[in-house]
Amino acid sequence: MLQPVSAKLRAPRADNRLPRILDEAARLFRAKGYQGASVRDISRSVDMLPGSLYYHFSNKDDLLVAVYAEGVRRITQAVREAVAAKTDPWERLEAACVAHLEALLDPGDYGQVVIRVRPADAPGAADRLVALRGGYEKLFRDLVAALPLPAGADRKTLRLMLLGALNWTQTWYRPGRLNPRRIARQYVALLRQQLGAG
Amino acid sequence: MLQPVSAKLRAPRADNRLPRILDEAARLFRAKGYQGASVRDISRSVDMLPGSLYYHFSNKDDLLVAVYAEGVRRITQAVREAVAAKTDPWERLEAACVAHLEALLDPGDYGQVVIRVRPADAPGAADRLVALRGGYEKLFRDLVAALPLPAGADRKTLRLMLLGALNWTQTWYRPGRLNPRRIARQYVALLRQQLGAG
DNA sequence: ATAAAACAAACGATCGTTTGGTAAACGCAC
DNA sequence: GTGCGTTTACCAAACGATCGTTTGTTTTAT
Repeated sequence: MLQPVSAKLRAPRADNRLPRILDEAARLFRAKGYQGASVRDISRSVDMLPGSLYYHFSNKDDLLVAVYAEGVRRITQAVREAVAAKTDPWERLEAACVAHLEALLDPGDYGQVVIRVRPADAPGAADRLVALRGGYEKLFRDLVAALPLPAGADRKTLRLMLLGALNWTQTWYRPGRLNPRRIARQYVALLRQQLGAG
Repeated sequence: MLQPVSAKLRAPRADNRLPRILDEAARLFRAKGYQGASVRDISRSVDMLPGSLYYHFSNKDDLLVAVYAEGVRRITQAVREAVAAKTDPWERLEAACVAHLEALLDPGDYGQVVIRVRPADAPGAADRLVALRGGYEKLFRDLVAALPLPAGADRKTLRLMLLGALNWTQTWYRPGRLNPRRIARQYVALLRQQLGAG
């Protein structure tokens, strides 16, 4: 019986540098964008030769997709955990926004890549990037669906507005002034409360 | 008496192709990003040789800045005109958001470049891009300052949230479904009305 | 005639990627 | 545990293509 060609015959070695490659790729994609970060930039950051990256990835597009997928995975996990601790729909949405924004701004570079790199920047990977991000956004669709809203309110627009405001925060946010938790909470508060006169 | 070296000695010729260069550069920067659109791409679109662009611009950064500045100029003018027709502060803000989003999505490519291209994409032009965009955003600062708001509301966060939601719209908007006017109005409506229970 | 606006041709640098070879970590038999 | 064959994970060196830009010359509207 034939073995599938993709079957791994042995476990990865303990000294392989794939994790470091992903880390440095994430850092450079975030700082310089997809096209601005060259394969040579990345390989230099992990003290390897440019061609050596192609043992782990068949091309630069695939490397981006790997980093992007890890970013989506981290954001998803953070939001899932934050939401699980609450029961009230508005509190769940608020917790999700806080987790989303913190994963986007604070920690590593993976989350930032998801927002910084736009699918059109990497035509060969665009479809996969859109699919990854779309899968994540289903989470917010459910959270908004659970809200008790007045009859006229459009839930789709509400979701897009909130996610847009959160994602754009990356453009102007600088660490040290406002913190992500406070920003996200204020966004939700501005939506909940009445601002304009009847 | 000496002439300043920058003095033009004669008016530009009637057949000069500078406007077309800017148009095509805007189109390509919007479609492929700053780094994704090469000087050769742009020159090919206007049927010129790559080097010929350097008669009009000393480098690619300057070309981007010229396109970007024209984009900011168009958005600013559209918002100014829309606001001038209204007196009520909320109506003025709503009109500004509609104009902003329409200038961003509908017409030519200049407005889209302002949102699509991030300053970090062009390190040599980053300072000038930030300055151009910052000057424009003062408009919204004034509009938000004029709103009658409850005591606790943070006007800065409100401005950033609204502009963020508007700017991010470019990421998911596709012509034909929702139109920009309706989207912008719904964003403002979601802020004005009370969504959550006290 | 003069200066604007382009052509023609090339510069070195850097791009993503391929190819062939090699050292060392690993699984397994003993 | 020791030795051995296998496979992982990389090096070394180059490929052609494309990048932004420069230089000298020519055309053409004014």
